[in-house]
Amino acid sequence: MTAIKPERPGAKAEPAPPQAIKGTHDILPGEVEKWQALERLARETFELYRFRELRAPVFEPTELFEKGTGATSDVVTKEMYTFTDRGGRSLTLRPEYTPSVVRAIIEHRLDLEGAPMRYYFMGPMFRYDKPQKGRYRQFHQIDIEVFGEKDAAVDAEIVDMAHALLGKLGVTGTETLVNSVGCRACRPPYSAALREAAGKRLADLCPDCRRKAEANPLRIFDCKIEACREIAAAFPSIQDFICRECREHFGELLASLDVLGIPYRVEPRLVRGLDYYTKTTFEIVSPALGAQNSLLGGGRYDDMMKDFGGPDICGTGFAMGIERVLSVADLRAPARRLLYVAHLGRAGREAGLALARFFRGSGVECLMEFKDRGMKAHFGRANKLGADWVLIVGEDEMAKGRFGLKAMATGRQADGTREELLAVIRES
RNA sequence: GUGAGUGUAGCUCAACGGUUAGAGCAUCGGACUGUGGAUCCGAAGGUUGGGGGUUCGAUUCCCCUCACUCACCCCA
Repeated sequence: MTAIKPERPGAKAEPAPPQAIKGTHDILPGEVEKWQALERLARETFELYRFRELRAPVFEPTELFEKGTGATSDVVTKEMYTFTDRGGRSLTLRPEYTPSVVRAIIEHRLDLEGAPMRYYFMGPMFRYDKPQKGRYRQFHQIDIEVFGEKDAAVDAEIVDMAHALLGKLGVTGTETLVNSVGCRACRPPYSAALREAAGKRLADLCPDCRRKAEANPLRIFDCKIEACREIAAAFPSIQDFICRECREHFGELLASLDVLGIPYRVEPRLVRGLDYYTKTTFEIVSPALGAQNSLLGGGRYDDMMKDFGGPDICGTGFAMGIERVLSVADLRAPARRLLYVAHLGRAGREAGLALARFFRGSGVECLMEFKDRGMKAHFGRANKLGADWVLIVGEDEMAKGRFGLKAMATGRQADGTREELLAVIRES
C-alpha cells in the first residue's frame, strides 16, 4: 500500500505507514554482520594485491554513463535513475561504477602520480529493473579496476583475486567463464558474419532474437530459449574473427590462468551487456543461485578513457554482486562477549552507569538498560540477550565496594573490585 | 517491460461461503520484592494488503489495484 487512504465520511483517514521503496532492502542487525565480514575480507584481499580504495559520488552527470556504459545498452536506455537537480543538470544514480573511476582518474590526473592504478570500491548501485531473486533496484557491488596494464596476465590476476576472495567467503562450486569479444578492429566483421548467419535462420529464431539480429547480433547469444541457443551454437565463433593481436592476448590470458591453476571454460557465447568491453570478458557463476547466477562479471575496456577525452590508458576490472555472493557464502558472525549490568535501586543505577563506562573503556562490550528490574528479571533479560557475564550492582555491593560478576555459562560468581573483575573477564 | 504464483497477528501457519477469524513461537504482566534457562496463569496484538462486485452472509467466489516471490529479459 503506497497511497494515502481516501477520506471517507465518518471514517478517520490515516496515512499508510512508510515503506521501503520497491527493490530496496533494509539490512538489519543479524544480517549486517555478514556484510561487515565480507567487506573486511574484501579489503584484506584486495590490499594484498596492492589495490587501494577509491570512493566516488553516488550520482554523476547522466552523460558519463551514456558515454561510458553505452548509449545503446539496456542499462542506459531503460534502467537508470535519472533526475534533474535544481540547477537544471541531468544527474543519474550510478548504475555501475567503472565510468566513475575512469572519470576520477582523468579529473585528478592519477595517471601522473606513478602509483599503481589499482582501485577497489564497495557500495550501492541503482538500476530500475523488476526485482526478483538476486536482482534489486538498489543493490551493492564490490568493484575493482586496474589501469595501464596491457598484458593479459593482469586479467588473469584479477580473476585470481576474485577466486581468492570467494575462497575466503566460503563460496564453492563456482565456474569461471572466459571469452574475448575482440576489439574495434575485429568486431565489425564478426557482427556482420553473425548477422548473415542469423539471417539464414531468421524464421527459427524467437521474435526477440530476430530483432537483435539487426540491432546487435552479439546479443543473440544471451537468449535463454533452448531453440535459439541451439541455433546460435552453430553460429560463427568470435574466436574465428578476432585479429591477431586479440588472439595473442587471449592466448596469454589462458596461459596465465593455467599458470595460476584456475580452471576455466572458454565460453564464446559470453557477451557482457555493457558496450565498452574489448578483448577479455569473464564471469564467475554459481549454480546454487537460480536465474541470476552471475556472482561477478568483468573484462577489459581499452578505449573508455580515451573516449572520455582522457589519456589513452587501458583498463580491466570486475564487479561482484554482494547480495548474490552473500546468498551463497558461508560466513559466521565473529564471536562477541557481552557484559550485562544488573542494577538495583537508584544508587545502583548511578553506580552502574559509571561501572559500565569503566568496562567499556577497557574494551569490554557492556550493556546497561535503565528500566527498573528485579534481580530475577535482570537475569532473565541477560540470559535472553546471550550475555556472557552479569555484573551485579546493588546496595550490598556498594556498601562493600565490591561487586558480583556471574559467568552465565558456568554459573560461577566472583566478587571483587572493578579492576579485579576486569581481570576475571580478561582471563576467561 | 512480459508471464505465473502468493498476500490472514511481529514470525510460521489454520479457519467447507455461515456465531465473536484461531494456534504455536515471540512480546508484555503475574505466580517469583537479590540470582538466568523451566513450568503454569493471564494480557495485548487483526479494518484477513487496499478498493469494488456477487451473496441473506465473503478470509473464502469474481474484477481492479498494490506488495511480495519466481520465471522471461537484462545483469551484479
